[in-house]
Order: sequence, then C-alpha cells, then structure tokens
Amino acid sequence: MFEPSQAVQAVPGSAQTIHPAKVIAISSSSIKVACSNCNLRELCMPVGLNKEELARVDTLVDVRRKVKKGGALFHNGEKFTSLYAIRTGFFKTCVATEDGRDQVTGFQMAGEVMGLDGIVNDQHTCDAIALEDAEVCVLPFERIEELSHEIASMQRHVHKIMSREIVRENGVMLLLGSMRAEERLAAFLLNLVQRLHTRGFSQSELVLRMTREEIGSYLGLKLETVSRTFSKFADEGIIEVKQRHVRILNSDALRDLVSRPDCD
Amino acid sequence: MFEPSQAVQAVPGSAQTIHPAKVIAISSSSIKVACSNCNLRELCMPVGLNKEELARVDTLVDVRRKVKKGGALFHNGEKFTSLYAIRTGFFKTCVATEDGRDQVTGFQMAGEVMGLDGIVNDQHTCDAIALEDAEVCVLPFERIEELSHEIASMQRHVHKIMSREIVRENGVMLLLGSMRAEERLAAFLLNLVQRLHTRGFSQSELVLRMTREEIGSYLGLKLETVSRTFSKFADEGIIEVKQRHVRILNSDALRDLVSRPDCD
DNA sequence: CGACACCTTGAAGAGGTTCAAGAAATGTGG
DNA sequence: CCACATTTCTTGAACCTCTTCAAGGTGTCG
Repeated sequence: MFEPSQAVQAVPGSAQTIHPAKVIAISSSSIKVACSNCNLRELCMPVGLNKEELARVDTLVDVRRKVKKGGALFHNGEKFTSLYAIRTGFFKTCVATEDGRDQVTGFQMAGEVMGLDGIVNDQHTCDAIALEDAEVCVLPFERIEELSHEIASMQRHVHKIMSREIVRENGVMLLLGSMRAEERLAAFLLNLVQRLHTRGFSQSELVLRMTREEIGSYLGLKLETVSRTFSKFADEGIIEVKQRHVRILNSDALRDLVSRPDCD
Repeated sequence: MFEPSQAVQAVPGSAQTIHPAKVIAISSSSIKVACSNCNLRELCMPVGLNKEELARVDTLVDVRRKVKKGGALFHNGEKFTSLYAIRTGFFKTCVATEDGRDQVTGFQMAGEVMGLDGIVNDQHTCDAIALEDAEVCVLPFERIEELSHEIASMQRHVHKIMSREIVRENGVMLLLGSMRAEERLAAFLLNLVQRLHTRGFSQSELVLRMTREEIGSYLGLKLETVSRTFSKFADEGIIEVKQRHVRILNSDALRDLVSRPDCD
C-alpha cells in the first residue's frame, strides 16, 4: 500500500538527504562548490550578477558548518554574527517563554536563510534546531553588509529575503488566528509539498522530518489533534499516512479546505 | 470613577492626537520639520550620523500623506513604491483570505514604519488602514536603497527595522499558538502601554484606537471573548474599563498572567 | 434626536484539549 | 542481529475553553 520508496528524492545533496558526512566544520579550502556553482544558487543568491560580482560573492562563504540531528545551529540569547544558508538538511526554529512553553515558528529547508531574527539586537531570539543531519553555509553578516554596499542587487536581495520572511509570518498569523485544525493542517501540507517541489521533489509525496508534536506547536494544536486530523484526512481518502510518510491523493480537497472554510 | 482626562497625552503631534488637519498631501515646501529636527527622530532614524549624512537623510522625505480615519494608506495587491513612517495617528495592518476572512497582523503608532511586506514582490500583501486621522512620511524605497548604499549606518538601520518586525511577529506567533484568552489580552495591553510609554504617554492609562473586533482579530479571539475578558479583568480589579478607556490598576497581575500560564 | 456602530452579557453548543492506554517504530547495548 | 528501552504515534472518553447565537445596552455622529 505504501512503499517508502525514495523516488521522492530528486536533487542530490539537497533537502531530505539521509546519509550525513562526518566532518564538523570545513574551511574554505575544502569547499568544492563555490556559490556561483552551487545548485541552490537560485534560492540563496541574487540573480543577474556579472562575472566580477559573482567572484566577489563567492568570497562570502568561507566556512560551512555541519549540525547533527537534534543539535542547535544557534540558541536564543547567543551572540549574532552570521546568517546561515541551508545546504542540506532540515531545521526548525522555535521561541520560548520564561515559563517553559515553546512555539515552533518555522521549518526551514535547503536554500533557505536562517538567523534574520538576530540582527536587531545583535543576539538571536530563537533556537535553530536540526531535525536531521544538516550542513549550512555561514554568511558573516558584516561581509553581507559590505557586499550589499558594493553590489546593489545584493542589497536588494537581502531586503527581499527579509521581506519574504515578514510576509511568511503574516501568513502564519492568519493561519493561527483564524483557521480551524483541518484548515491549518491542510495549509501546512500544501506549503511543505510546494516548497519541496520547488527543490525537485514530488508534488504528492513527502517525508515529514518533524514529530506530530512539532507540527502541533507550529500550528497551535496539540499533537493528538494533529494525529486525529491526519487520520481523518486518511479516512476521507485525501491523503495516505504511514508514520512520517505522507502521500497526497487529492490536493484539490486540501486546497478547498484552506480557501473555503466550513461552508459546503 | 473614570474621568477620560487627556492627561494621557504628552507628546504634542504624536500618536493619539485627536484633531486632524484638512490637507491630503503636502509637498516638500510645506514641510516645516526636517527629519533631523523631528521629535520622532530616535524612532525612525539611525543614530550617530554626522552633519553631512544628516543633511542627506533629510532629502529622503519630500512628501507626506494624510490619511483619514478609516482610509487606506495602501491596499493588498497595490504596487509597492515606498515605506511609510507614521508621524501622527494609529494604523492597523491586515491580511485576508480569498474567502473573506481577515486577520489583523499588527497595530502601528507614531515612529513606526509600515510597508515592509511590499519589498519582496514589489506589491503590498496587506492593507494598512488608519484607525484615526493620520499623517505619514513617504519614504521612496529607491531613495532608501540609495541612501543605504551611501551611508552604512542607514543600511544597518533598515536591516534592524526589518529584523525587529520579524522578531515581533515571532512573538505574536507564540501568543497565537500557545496562550489562552486571558494571557493574550494581558500581553496585548502590556505591549500597547509599553509602546505608548516610550512615546511619552502614561504607563497605566490608555485609549484604545481599535474596536473589540479588531483586537479579537489580532489576538485570534472573537469580539465577545475580548469583551468578556475585559470584564473579567475589571471584576478582578486588574484594570478599569470604560469603553475604549483603559486604566491599568495592577500591571503585575497582567505580567503574571503572561509569564505564568495557569499554574498558581 | 434618531440611526448606526459598538459593546456587554447570557445560554447553548462545538472544537480542541486533557488524560489515559496501548501500538508501532526507532535506537541502543549486549 | 536480536531484545529491550525509549520515543513517537494513535485512539477513546470526559472535560473545558472559546464560539455562536441572541438580546439589550451604550455611545457617537450627522
């Protein structure tokens, strides 16, 4: 009924990679692929750079970092020095209250940039945790500001990345503030699969890298509700669920759930 | 019991101003106060500029716009050209779904910058509505990028403003995702009064510029729940409420509600 | 002063949570 | 490679918070 085939995988070295390398930090000498040759180029970098600008941008990354599953890329309170572009792996970011509750504020995958929260007060205000073994490019923020100063399209690019994050969070606020459980989970699945598809994965099949509890935290629901809602979707033939493997059988039904609330 | 005294007001020409001017748009010639002399300077502008830089930043704003209560500064879908710094008045921003539901994503007051959502796709993704007659400084984004290019502290300032918005939204996600009605309203009141205090208003008394429904939308609650929660706080002697006039009698109680959920 | 928007309060109902138990998967150490 | 511990997931039943529906009160503005 549900073969966990890895046909889902398409872009090698991209998200959902399973086999980690063993190194912890890699100096520039061991980087084989420069930004200008990276297959995630279109996600991380500005477009329309000339040759000379490309060469300069290539100097931005001189360290990569590996983060083991469960490990932190940075913690709340930690000094902010760099942004991070994900090469491989999958992260969550979460904020916490004094009294221990925490809230997942996002899930990040290959090509996405993390750490923007740290700019305003020179320290991070959330934790970034790897949900699978991961590798990121370290982008020292001072170098980013220098490059932005020199290259107009780089400056524009940084502005767009930050604006995109603001718009994304607006969408999450809409979800948390006005949607019911089914709509939230439908929106979540559609969003995930769409981002994976952009990266060359299937439009209909995905492997969740997070627990029900983490999904619930992100969506403002309890893990039991997430589980029940998955089961309900499966009963209705909208999806097939086997643990963390999800196959979307009727994506129109999901879309209808998101755009038309309960009126039918 | 509750005199709606205007002792709340302190900074003339700042937020919570009640008497509007009549003009619609003002060209540079009629601007009496340059940024460098504006009393909101510390909120909008970078610090530590030298004289020459200050002069250049003064050229940024050459148009102001008045927006009548209920009017829109910009609409979802509208072409993005500028950011807006609020001089006087009070705004809400809201996003909408296709099916008509909408969600207030924030309330903005004097010295705060709006429009950041528009950068990523060159069009706005939310509506900005004036909740009282307002005046904003129009900051053409192309000029901002030019100035950022020339003045490092300006670039840094723009980054910080965007990062601050990301962090703010993280906080709202935490609120929407994991707090109960009382905690949400307590957090909301504390946040509002703190921002007003920064602008020279009372720490304990405020006039709400928005309806119960708008508060509810922002907090992910129905207007009846907001009203009931206000009444409950009033019964407990935590606040005094008379329509939109709120006096905080026990701000520690509010803080306790926010940081310690139900365990007491 | 009357129309309209906004606010308050009650009662019934629904959606999601909490508590609890058991099943399935995953990881670890022998 | 298997047994066991641990984590994760599923499902049921009772409960609770917030919503919905309804009615009346209050304030505001032309």
